Amino acid sequence: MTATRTKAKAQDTKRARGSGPRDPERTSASILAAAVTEFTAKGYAGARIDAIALRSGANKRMIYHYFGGKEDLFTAVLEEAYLDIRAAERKLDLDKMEPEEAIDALVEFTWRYYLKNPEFLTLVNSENLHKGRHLRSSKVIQKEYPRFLELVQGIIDRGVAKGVFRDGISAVQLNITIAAISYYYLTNRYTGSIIYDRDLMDSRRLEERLEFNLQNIRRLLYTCC
Amino acid sequence: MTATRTKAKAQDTKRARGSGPRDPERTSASILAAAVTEFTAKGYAGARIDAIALRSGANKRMIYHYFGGKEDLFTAVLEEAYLDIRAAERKLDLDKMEPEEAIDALVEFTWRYYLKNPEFLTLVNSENLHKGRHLRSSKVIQKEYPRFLELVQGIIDRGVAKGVFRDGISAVQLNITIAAISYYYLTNRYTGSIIYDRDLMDSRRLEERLEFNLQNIRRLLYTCC
Amino acid sequence: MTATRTKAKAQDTKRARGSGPRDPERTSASILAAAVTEFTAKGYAGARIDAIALRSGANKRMIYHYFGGKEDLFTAVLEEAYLDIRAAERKLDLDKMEPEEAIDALVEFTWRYYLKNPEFLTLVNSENLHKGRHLRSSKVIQKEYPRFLELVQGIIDRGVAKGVFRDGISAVQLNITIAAISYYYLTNRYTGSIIYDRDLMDSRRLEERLEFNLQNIRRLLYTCC
Amino acid sequence: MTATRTKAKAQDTKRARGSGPRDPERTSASILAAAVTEFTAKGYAGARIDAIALRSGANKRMIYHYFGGKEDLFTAVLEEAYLDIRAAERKLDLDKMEPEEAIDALVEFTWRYYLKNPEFLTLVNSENLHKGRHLRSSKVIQKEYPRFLELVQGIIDRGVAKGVFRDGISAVQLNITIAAISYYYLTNRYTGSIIYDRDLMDSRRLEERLEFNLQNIRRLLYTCC
DNA sequence: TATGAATGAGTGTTCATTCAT
DNA sequence: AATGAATGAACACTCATTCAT
Repeated sequence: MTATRTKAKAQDTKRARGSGPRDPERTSASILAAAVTEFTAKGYAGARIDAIALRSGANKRMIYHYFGGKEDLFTAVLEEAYLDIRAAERKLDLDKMEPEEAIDALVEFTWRYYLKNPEFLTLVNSENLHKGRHLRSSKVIQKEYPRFLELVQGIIDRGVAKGVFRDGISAVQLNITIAAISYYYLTNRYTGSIIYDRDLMDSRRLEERLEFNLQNIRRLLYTCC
Repeated sequence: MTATRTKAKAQDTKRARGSGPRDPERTSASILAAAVTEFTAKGYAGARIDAIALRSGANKRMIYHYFGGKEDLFTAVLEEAYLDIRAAERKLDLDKMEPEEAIDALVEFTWRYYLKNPEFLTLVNSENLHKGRHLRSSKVIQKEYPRFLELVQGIIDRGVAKGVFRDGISAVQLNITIAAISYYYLTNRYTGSIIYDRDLMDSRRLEERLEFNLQNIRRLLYTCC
Repeated sequence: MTATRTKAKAQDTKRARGSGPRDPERTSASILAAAVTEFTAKGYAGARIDAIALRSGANKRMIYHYFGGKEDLFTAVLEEAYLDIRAAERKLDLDKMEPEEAIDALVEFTWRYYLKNPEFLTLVNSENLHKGRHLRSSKVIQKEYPRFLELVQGIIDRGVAKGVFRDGISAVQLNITIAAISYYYLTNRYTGSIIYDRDLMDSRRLEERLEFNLQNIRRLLYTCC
Repeated sequence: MTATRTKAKAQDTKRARGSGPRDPERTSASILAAAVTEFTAKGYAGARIDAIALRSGANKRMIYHYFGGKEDLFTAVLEEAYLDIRAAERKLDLDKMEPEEAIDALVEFTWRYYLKNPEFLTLVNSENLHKGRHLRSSKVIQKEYPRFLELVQGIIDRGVAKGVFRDGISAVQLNITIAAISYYYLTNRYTGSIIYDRDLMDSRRLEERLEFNLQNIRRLLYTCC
């Protein structure tokens, strides 16, 4: 057998395997997706580069090629997570709603997004365990978030002007509170279910919690009750 | 030589040696303390048994002697953390206060305890990353917490009877909310400070947040505003 | 409470526990028995001092007190095993039997002893893995065994004189052969059962093997067939 | 540069480096060879992965890469040992010999193979200490050995047909006996030399034993004596 | 671009043995 | 005589990363 034939056959074999060699975008996207799953399931320290390589179907070396290393890969994952939730939020067009409606929509969105994307919560937890080291180095994030704060402040201002919201509520405090009452319930689902001796993830309880949160934020904001 | 003298001498020897060989209680306590620090700083997966041994001054082998292994050590740390916060809570004697006062005290206690004992937050986060595996195996915890829930329910009931609290607020929802609004702010201090572009741990902001939380819970509970 | 009373009470407690403190013979015997089991099950390297201490009920320190260390304990175990089989053999009174009868008895005894005391086989295997290091240091053994060889030689000589045994068979070769055909079958029971795809330890097969061995040795020794 | 030249150059590089990085086959072969030596010298429990890595010249990590772990490595070693002896046996072409000649050849082969490859004996001993755990999981072995049994049975049958062998001798019993009388002598060389107070490995004694074994098996099989 | 072999520092864990009482 | 705490060296195994092709 000649060398040429050998090589041709080798390439056929590769193509036949199917996991898309020579397709940079697909490779790096699949690595990122696998990384999200792994970092979410195990945390930063518990995550294994080998596991990510295996799950993504890509060669381990590719992770270093595209992302640099474990730390940079985590940064990329985190960045994506923070941008994804913002992108979803923006689709709500909160600035086009009435203030009462907008707040309800934000509370409900937060709850449902956390519920459907629990990896966001885990990644944020991991990042705080590492003292925000990765997020601090991300410039994209630091440009994106002030805009969000302005949006919420806008809603409050319109509500105050309309006479339905109390004055003096800070957008930061409000926002932290809206996140907190959903985040804590969901991120501590396991210890919570043990401590309170009930399945916090039961679908009826989940709806109840959303309702409770909506009322909580309304009572906090509204001028009359 | 009398038995009394023997014992006295033995104790002197122990004290003279400092961190004490042949003092099981002290050894295991120092391991536990070092474990709290390490698990808190690095999470479960990131924590190193070697580091715990080094910090505790004990021989690494002693960790296995007294606790069995990394997993069991984490369980012990977690158990202690959950019992400690309950012990501190009980000292408040909430059941002897007026309901309004008791709720305020609980909110303030929660905030200040989390602030002074941030390891509690980190440990809870870690445990939830591991799906509550360790807490589930702890019977002490599962006996302790129902009592706490009854206490809070008692406060609510007394407030409702007195006509100051609204009816229909569940102790579980209230409790989760009280924890959430403190927990989230503090556990996400790093990402929060980046996202909101301000130092969330500034002492004035901390006091502001406590005040905000108190008002939040009052508005949630009180019949009139 | 006085010191005297304290001490008295402590001793009561010990006695109540029952595993015989202050009874040197019982302690060392129970250690030896536990050691036989452990060394047999795991081999020398695989055996654990902790396991022996646990099984014997004695304190780990006692093993060092009575036997010196792991190596010396193994020597003691081995010595006992070699003396036990000799003691059992002596009870047969082979020198009082007719030569044909004596040989049959020796073959059957060897087979049944190995079958009932498989630890002997394992210990011998272990000792050979260690190149006879422990046995070489035992003087008791080296005094005991020449006598045994003389016994077998005596049987052969009587058989030759009687005209029933062939001349020129060495006691050593005969003895090794008698041991070999039982030993190999039993010590390799596991690999043998796999290789030959049948349960070598089935009771019928065991009896068959004994019969085969008896015939084998007879054909080897007897003048006529 | 042509493919042929590239390949040639690559091979040169490999050869130049000696024990060869980037040569999977050579690496795994050298690990296996080192493992045979270590497991033979120390038994399974006594063998050290570090020692195998050191001796093989490979990185310790490679052992896990190629074989999985200590247990799987032992299985590989054992499998190889069992296949090697069969391969050597097959070269004898026993089925082309006269039955008397074939049996003699098998006895002599067994003796000389055990003598030249003592690691086979030790490995089999180790495996039996572990109750055949590794061998049982090997399908190659379980397919290979029935064929060997048929071969021996064929020899017996031909001998019986020819009128030179007695009828009713089972291939399994014969085979076990042939192995036993060589195996026991050699595997227990150390304790044997002590017990019988002579060097069993002396070259004259070795030849004597082979002669004795040949006669033993002949007397067992032959119709006349 | 892509691959799989290779690495060295380290990871939790276990060991036989000794110390202090 | 007896105990249980203490030790340090070693154990099997794993890690993120780099090399050679």
